[in-house]
Amino acid sequence: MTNALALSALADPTRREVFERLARGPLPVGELALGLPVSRPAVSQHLKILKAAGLVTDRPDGTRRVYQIDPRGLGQIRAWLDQVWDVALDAFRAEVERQAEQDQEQP
Amino acid sequence: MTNALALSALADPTRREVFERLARGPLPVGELALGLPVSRPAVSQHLKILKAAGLVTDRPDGTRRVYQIDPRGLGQIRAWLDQVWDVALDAFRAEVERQAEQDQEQP
DNA sequence: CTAGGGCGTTAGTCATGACTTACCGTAAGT
DNA sequence: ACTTACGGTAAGTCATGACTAACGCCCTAG
Repeated sequence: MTNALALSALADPTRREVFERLARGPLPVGELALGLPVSRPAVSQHLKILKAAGLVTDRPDGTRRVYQIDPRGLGQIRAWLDQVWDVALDAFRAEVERQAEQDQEQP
Repeated sequence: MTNALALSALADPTRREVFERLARGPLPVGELALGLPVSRPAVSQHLKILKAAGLVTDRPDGTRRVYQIDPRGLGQIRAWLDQVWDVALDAFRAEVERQAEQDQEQP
């Protein structure tokens, strides 16, 4: 259900960049914005979306706010991927069996 | 590189629906459009995007065009997910070691 | 060879969302 | 208490993309 949030969150290139940077270690917003081609408020907005998708968590650190990766979001996506994959595999097997039965009826 | 295409392709709800339907078995465009809340041309456009992302393949069948799931696209996403996950794990381990060293210097 | 079903494409419309600038709250440091 | 760094929020702009209607092409059936 929430996989929709996670997938659309990671669809944006800037958010993927933010996410990959956080994978290399926790960072405050300011440092995160340095080196990115967008302004700091833009980064804040992206972080808000990533947080809502369960992809990052934040904790206050004095006047800063440190963000880091949240494993739950990745889990959502992986679960959805696996489910689609299983359905596809089952459908493929069913098709093969159906074909085999047909071939047996008319040799 | 192409994981960008696959991720942004699956960000759209209608395309996810199309993709999940195809997981249940190959379908021509017309049947795919039936039961979807959008017009047939819209489905065609979505299929074009899914195909460019390596998520589906198509083959001509008389006057129809049958679409089915392409495993490559899912592989792209999974590979990217795994990579980000590995980076995060390494960073976490490095942080733990750094902490341990600091603790040893000042008991 | 003609008729018609099945799809892809184009043009145009409308909504969504990514971005910046300006502003305000909050938590330290002097 | 004053100031300054840090970050979230609001308002407004602009581009992207999802959709429909209309058109044209190919393939098969008769």
